[in-house]
Amino acid sequence: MSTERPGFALPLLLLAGFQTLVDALHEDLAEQGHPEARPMHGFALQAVGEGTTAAELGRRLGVTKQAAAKTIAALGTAGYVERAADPTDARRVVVRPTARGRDLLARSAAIFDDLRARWVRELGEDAVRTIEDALGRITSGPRLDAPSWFTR
Amino acid sequence: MSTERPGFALPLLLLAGFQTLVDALHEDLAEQGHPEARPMHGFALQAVGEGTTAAELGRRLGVTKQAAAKTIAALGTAGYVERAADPTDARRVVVRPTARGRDLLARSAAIFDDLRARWVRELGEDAVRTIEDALGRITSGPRLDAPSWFTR
DNA sequence: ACCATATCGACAACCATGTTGTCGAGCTTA
DNA sequence: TAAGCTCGACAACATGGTTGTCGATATGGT
Repeated sequence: MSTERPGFALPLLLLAGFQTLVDALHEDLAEQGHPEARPMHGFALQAVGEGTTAAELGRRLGVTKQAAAKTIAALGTAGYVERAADPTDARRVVVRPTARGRDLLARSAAIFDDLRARWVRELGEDAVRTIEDALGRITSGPRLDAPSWFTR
Repeated sequence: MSTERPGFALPLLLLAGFQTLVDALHEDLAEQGHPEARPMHGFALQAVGEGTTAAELGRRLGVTKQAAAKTIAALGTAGYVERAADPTDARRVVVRPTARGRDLLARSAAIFDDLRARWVRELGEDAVRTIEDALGRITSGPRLDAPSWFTR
């Protein structure tokens, strides 16, 4: 048999891999003019997309609209989003990324591409593809509700 | 070139894999007499080991001793640990897992082994080993300070 | 055209988990 | 023995989540 490998290592390794990537991301982001960006910012900003409302953002992140509203407030304080009234619906307040917010997202994407390339250099394209394919098959797609997930 | 695969998928897949495993763990734990166990409990209990103090637990988890003390209080309320005075050092209060706490850890280990076996059936032993080996090489070992890590 | 219903954003109260800072009590060592 | 470190406790606060409530605004059925 091959009972050698204990199962509990798997989740720890996956989490460590995630943490390693996000740590590296924010290290690079800090050097590129975003020293105060935090993991949550990226997630939420990604979910904001080209413009949303608090209620819709809440649905995307899997949290209540009140929680989303607080997140938006934090994102606004950090200068990553701005709010504007919706002319077609007086109830809605649309949240859009600022130029700085779009810069954060663009740099994040570039850094993640670079990080993947580093993994390919260290592990080989095959190993990285294996990881991506295997996790893609097992997890039925990535979820965006990460920040809140842990204390659940 | 092979720029096809965007780098941002990697962290999301790793996180999704972690979440999938932990979700499955707690689904099974709930059926085995631990319905109120939460991810944090397992992490902290693992860090408690055979007996520790709040300050030491804080160091292991990478949080302040105050935060560790609150965690211990929660773990105690859930019935997973008990506190006892240390006869050799009147300052210290030793925290030990209860029988129920040890049961939680034993079941968790067994469930994780089972989950790994399921992954092997779905993905093949090679893919799982590749994931473990690759992440082990890149991450320089799993970290135990997961619960607090996100909001940092 | 109107009214019932649903949705939006805001506010309040609360919980959980972390943080600093402070404190008295108890070890340890110079 | 006195200085200094460590332990656990307490208070005050920040953050990010929750429910519950509310007034204002759309929307759809009669």
